[in-house]
Order: sequence, then C-alpha cells, then structure tokens
Amino acid sequence: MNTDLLLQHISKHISLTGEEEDILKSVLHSKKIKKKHFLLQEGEVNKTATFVTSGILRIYSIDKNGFEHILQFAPPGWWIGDMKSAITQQPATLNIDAIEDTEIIWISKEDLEKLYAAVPKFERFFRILAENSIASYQQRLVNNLSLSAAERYDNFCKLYPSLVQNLPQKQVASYIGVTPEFLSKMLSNLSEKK
Amino acid sequence: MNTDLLLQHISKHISLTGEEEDILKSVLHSKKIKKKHFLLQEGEVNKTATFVTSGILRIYSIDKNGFEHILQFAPPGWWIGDMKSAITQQPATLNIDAIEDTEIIWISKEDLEKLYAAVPKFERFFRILAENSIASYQQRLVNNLSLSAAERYDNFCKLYPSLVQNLPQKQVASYIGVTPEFLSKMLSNLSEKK
DNA sequence: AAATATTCTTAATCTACATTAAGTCCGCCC
DNA sequence: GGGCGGACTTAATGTAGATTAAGAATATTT
Repeated sequence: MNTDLLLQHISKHISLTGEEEDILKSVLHSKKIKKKHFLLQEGEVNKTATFVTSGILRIYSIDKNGFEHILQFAPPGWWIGDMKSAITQQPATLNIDAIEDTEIIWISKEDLEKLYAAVPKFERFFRILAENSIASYQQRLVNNLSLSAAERYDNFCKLYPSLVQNLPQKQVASYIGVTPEFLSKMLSNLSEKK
Repeated sequence: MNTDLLLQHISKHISLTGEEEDILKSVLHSKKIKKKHFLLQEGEVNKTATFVTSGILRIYSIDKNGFEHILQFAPPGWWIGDMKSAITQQPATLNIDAIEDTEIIWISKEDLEKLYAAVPKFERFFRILAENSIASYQQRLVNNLSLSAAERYDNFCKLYPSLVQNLPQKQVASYIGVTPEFLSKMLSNLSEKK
C-alpha cells in the first residue's frame, strides 16, 4: 500500500510523530475498484472514510426518472463519502463508483473512532477537512442558484482543468446540472462564436 | 448573556467538566442584531463563529443582477458563517443579515484556536458539527439538481415547518431557487387543486 | 476485425420557470 | 390617519434548457 499521498496530504494540516504515523498506518487498508464498479450503492451503509490514491471516483444520486446527478468527483488526493449515511449508519441515498480503475485507502468507522481516541490531533485534521468541504459546498450551491449553464461550465473548467480533459462530456453535464444534449449544443455554439 | 441553549447544544456531542465550561464561557460574547441589519457583508472578513440564540439570520449571495440567493436560515440553535472567508480570512462573498431582531453568541477566530488548544474536545465538537453540515449540503445539492420547484418547496416545508409560517414568501422563494412570482402562482395552483 | 455498446452531435419540438408590468393589500412610520 | 414602501397576486409574453429521436463517431468486448 502506498501511503505517500495520504501522509503528504495530512501533513499539510497537522504534523505527526513517527509513533502517531504508525498508529495511523495500523488502521489503513487499501482496495482497488475497477472502472464502473461500485464502492457504495444506494441502500448500503457507508462504513468507511475513503481517500483516493489513483484513478477517479464519483458520488451521485439517481432521481426517480433514473437520471444521475453528480455531487463530486474525487481524483487522487480527495476524500469522498455519503456523509449522512456515514454519520447515521443508515442506508445511503448516494452511489459511489469508479470512472477509471481506482485505488483507495480506507479506514473503518470503528477504527476512526479509535484513532481519534489515540491521537486527538486527527479530530483536528478531519475538522479542517470538513470545514474546507463546507466552503466548497457553499460555493457550489451559490453557483447552482445564481449562474447560467455556460457560466457553471466555465467555472468547472477553471476549478478542475485536468478533469475536463479526461472526463466524458456527459459526466461534466451531470455535474453542472444540464443534459448531455444541451452541453453539446452549448459547446458547439461557443466554439463557432470565435 | 444566556448560554443555556449553546451549552445544551454542545452537550449533545461532547461532555464538559465545570472547568472546561468556564474556559468556554471566557471566550463567549453576545450581540444583538436588529431586523435588516448586517452581521457580515460581502467584502468584509468573517472573523467569528456565530451561534444564534434568538431570532433568525440568513446567509445569501447577491448575483450580478442584484438578485439574492439564500443558502441557509439560522433559527435559534444553529451556527452560521461564510466558511471560505472564515478559513482563508479573505473578504466574504456572502452576506449575513437578520430577518428578525436576533441575538447571537460569537467566538473570535483567535479565541477559537485558543479554545482548541486548551480543550481539544472542541476540535471534536466542531468536527461533528461540520460533518453534519456537509450532510445537509449534500442533501440540498441533490434536491436542487434533481427536484422540481414544487418538490423543493414540499421538502422545505417538511424540513423547516416553523419557518414556513413565519417567513415572508419571497424568502422561501429565494431559498428554493425560484422567483417570488412563480412561487405565488405555484401555491395558488396547488390550493385550487384541492 | 467484427460486433456491440457507449458517447457525441444535430435538430425539431416542448415546458418549467423567468421577465415584465400592473394592480392589490397590508404594515409601519411621520 | 394618511401616505408609502414592501409583500403578494395575476397575467401576458419570453427563453433557457429538457425531451425526443435519429444518425455519426468512438470505445470496448469478443
């Protein structure tokens, strides 16, 4: 298991002694998820904290007409989860699957509680992480409430330049909240205007 | 200053000794905000954590056409803030003002850091708080991406039954993401269908 | 390399919701 | 208590983006 990316990510917010790092490592597990396979499906309980080390995951809901709505992509260095399910340990309403072959590091909920008890610094780490996540959800909501589809697309490109290149267009459409047909039309209109 | 509601709220997630409670109380301040007055304006820096003890606050963005988009209401027992500004200490893009005469308890960012150092349990408390907030932002996003205006209204009513009664309709419209005119029409259609 | 599935495009038609505008009702301040 | 600004309503018209459908281009599987 390659923990470099995770340790590097953690060290941006808290610093660990060698001993603390060992305690952390003792609760880490890794897993590979093949493209199109699920990490979490609607109805299952989200029982782990998940950190992506390679590939890309996505988290999305499926509405009553069967359409997918993507909440977040998780490229390497990102955490992902259905937070309501993780907190309440009730069945998830969100799905997580792999857009490409992906490798993750995960920690079980019980081990995470043990980790908090053994090294309280991790409460701090995950607090900071959660607060950053709130900041981006607030921004995302503002964008969805106040911007046009074209502006949301622009925004997405600026925020995730690497993803725009590698993602099928329909995934981008699902994230910014339009149909693939409309995004396609929008892009061809944009390019002919130049 | 009446700290009952705050202490009760905190005790749902962590338990404090008398001494720890005293340390907390030493960093608390209270403030009254009159109806329509601002707690935070776009361009200012969000320098405090804010807990509502009476009244109602709202946090919203103003788009380039001058329209308001409400992210969250904060009735008594809720925290509120522009998280990006609070983290980065850069100018806020969100506004917070009072819908009714309101009383809050606030903690400065510096004192909050001191509190974390003195009583690490508070890292845990605010981690849990932040995680719950993420859960509701995830839900809110799903709703905005996948539900019709009527369904979002329904949802709002179930989630904040007390607010629907007391809030001007146009505030509800701004929260669910439609114009006041459309919400008005929607409601009169709904009622005549019965 | 063929077969199959998935993604992307184009275009016609449709609809949920926005915009504009006018009028009514109500609380609040001088 | 009369004027006034804000909140709500109604209705006509406009539009961003959805839906439907069909074909073309790209991947993926065998």
